[in-house]
Amino acid sequence: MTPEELSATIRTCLLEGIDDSDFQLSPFDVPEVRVERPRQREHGDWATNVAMQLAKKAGSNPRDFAATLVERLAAVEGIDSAEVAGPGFINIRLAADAAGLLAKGIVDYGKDYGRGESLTSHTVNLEFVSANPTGPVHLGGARWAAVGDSLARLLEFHGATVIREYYFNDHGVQIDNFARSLVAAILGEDTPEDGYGGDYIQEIANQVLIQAMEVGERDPLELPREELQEFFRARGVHLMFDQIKEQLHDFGVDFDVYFHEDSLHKSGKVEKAVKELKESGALYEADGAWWLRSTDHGDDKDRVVIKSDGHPAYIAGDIAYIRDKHERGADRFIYLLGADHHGYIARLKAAAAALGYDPDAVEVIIGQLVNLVKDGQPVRMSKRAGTVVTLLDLVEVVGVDAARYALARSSADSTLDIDLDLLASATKENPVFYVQYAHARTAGVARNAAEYGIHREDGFDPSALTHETESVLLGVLGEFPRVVAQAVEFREQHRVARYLEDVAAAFNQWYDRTRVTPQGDEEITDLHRTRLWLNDAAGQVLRNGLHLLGVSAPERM
RNA sequence: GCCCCCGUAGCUCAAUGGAUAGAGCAACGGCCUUCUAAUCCGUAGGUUGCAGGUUCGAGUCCUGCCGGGGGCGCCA
Repeated sequence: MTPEELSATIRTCLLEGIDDSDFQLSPFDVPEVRVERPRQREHGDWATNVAMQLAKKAGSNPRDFAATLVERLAAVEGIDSAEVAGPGFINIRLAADAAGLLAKGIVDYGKDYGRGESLTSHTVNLEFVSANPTGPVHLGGARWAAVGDSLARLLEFHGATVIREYYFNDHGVQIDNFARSLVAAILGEDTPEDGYGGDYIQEIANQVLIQAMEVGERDPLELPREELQEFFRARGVHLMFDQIKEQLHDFGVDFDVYFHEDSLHKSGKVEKAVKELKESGALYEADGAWWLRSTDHGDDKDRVVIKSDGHPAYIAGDIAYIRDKHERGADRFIYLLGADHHGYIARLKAAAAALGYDPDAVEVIIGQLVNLVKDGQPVRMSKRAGTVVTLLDLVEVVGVDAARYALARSSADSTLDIDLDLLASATKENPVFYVQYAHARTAGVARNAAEYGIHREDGFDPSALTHETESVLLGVLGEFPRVVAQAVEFREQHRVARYLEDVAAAFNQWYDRTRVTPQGDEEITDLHRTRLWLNDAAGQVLRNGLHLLGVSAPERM
C-alpha cells in the first residue's frame, strides 16, 4: 500500500463514519488526508494528524475522534494495526505484504516512479542564468544553472512542457564597455573606466585577432578606432556566447532558447509592443516619458518604459520579451534571479498585467548569492577586478556531479558559502558520493545476484520483507512521489537531494544487515528474489532522484 | 528611511504548524576470510539570535528589536 492509497483509505473511513453519524461533520469538511512517516520508528509505519484537525469541528476532542476512526481503520485489509497516540495522532502499521508490494511497484514503474501530473498541459518558460556575455559564467551563474536545470527536470516530471531559456543582455552600455575593454587589451592600454579587467579579456581579444588572421582578413588593427571597437564587439560577444554555451553544456545544462536582447530591438518587437500599450492605455505619459503602473503590483514607484528622450528603457525590452515568450506558447513565466534583482518582481508582474496576462503567471524565484570563502574569510568576487571564480574553476576542482549536487542541495533562499580549497581537499564533504555510492552498490548487488542465478521474475513474496531495515527502507522509498510533488509545488529542488541522502542511508543500513545472495550452500528462495526486487527498487529511486538533479548514477565506483 | 532573504550542533545545511529539532563533514571509540569499508555501529555536540504574541501544539505564523547579505536610477 502506497502512502497515497493509505491517505485515500483514511479519507474513505472518514466519509463512511460521517455517513453512519459517527462524526458530526459534513463530507465537505474532510480535507485531503496527509500521512507522514513518524520520526520514531516505534510509532509505526505511517501517522496522520487528521483527528486533531477535525475534532474541534466535529465537537469532539482529538483523542476520542481518533479512537473512533481507529476502529474503522483497523478493520481495513492491508492495515495491520492502528492506534491513538499522544494528543491524537493515529499511528498505523501496514501488513507486511502490503508494505512489501511497493518494491515490485517501484520496479514496474521504473523511471516513471515518482512522476506526477500537477502541471500537465502547462507550458512553462523557465529563464535562468542569463548572465551578461561580458565574461565567463561565475559561481552565481553556476548555482542558477544547477538549480534551474533541476527545477526544469522537476516541472517536466510533473507533466509540464518546459522551455529552458537564457536571455543574453547584448544590447546596452555594458556591451560597449566590454568592447572597449577588448580594444584596450589588444592595444596594450589600461583597462578603461567602467571596463572589465581580468585575464579572460586579454584572451578573448587575442582570440578575436587570431581568428581574423586565420581567415586572412585584413588586419583589424589597421581599422579606425571606432570600427575597431565595433569589430571587437561583434566578434568578442560571439566568442563569449560560444564559451558560455559550451561551459553550460559541459555542466549538463542545455537551453532550448538562447534569446538575444538585441534581437527584440532590431526586429521592432519592442517598438510594436510599446506602441500598442500606449494605445491601450496600459502605459501613461508624464514628464515627457511613458510609465508602467508597477505600483499596482507592489513596486514603490512606477517605472519609466520610454524615456523623455524617446529611447526605450531596459524594461521595454522585458515587456516585449514576455510577450514573445507568450507567443511562443508559454502560459507560465518563471524567472530565476539573483537577490540583487528582487526589485524586478513587481515590474515583471506589472509588465505581464499591462500585456493583458495574469500577473500571477509571472513567478520570480529569488535566489540568494554565492559567497566565495578562503581560509574562513569571505573573498569579494569582482568581474571588473578579475577576481571571479568561474563555473569552469568549480568544475575543475570538484567535477560536474559534485558541483551540481553541492549547488542544488541547499535551498536557494540561503546564501551559499563556497570554499574551493575545502571542496578540493575534502571531497567527502560532498554527500553526492554517499548517494552515488549507494546507487553503485545496488548495481553491484544486482550483478552478483545475476551471477548466483537469482532472477526477479522467478518469485516475489512481499511478506518475506520482515527485517526491521526492510520496513524502514520501504517506508522511505514510498515517500518519493510525495517529495517530488512537494519539490515541484514549492520549486525547491533541494528537497530531492536531502531525500536521496535518506534513501542512501536506509539502503546502506539494509545492505549491512541483510543479504540478497545466498550464503554458503544456502538455497535460493523467494526471500532472495524478493530482496532483489527491493534492491532494484532502491536503485531505481536513487537513479530517478539523481536524474532530477542532473547528477549521474554510476554503476560502479 | 523603505523593501526582499537569512540567523538552527565547531563547519555546511535540513526539518507540509506536529510527537524526543535532524543529516553530512570535523572530533572521539568500535566492526573488514562472506553481495564494494566512499559503508555500518557507538560517543560527544543545541536556550533554533533576543523579547513578546497567536493555539491543543511554534525552528516554522504575527509584532518589535539585534546581527549578516542584497536592493531601492528617465542605468542596463
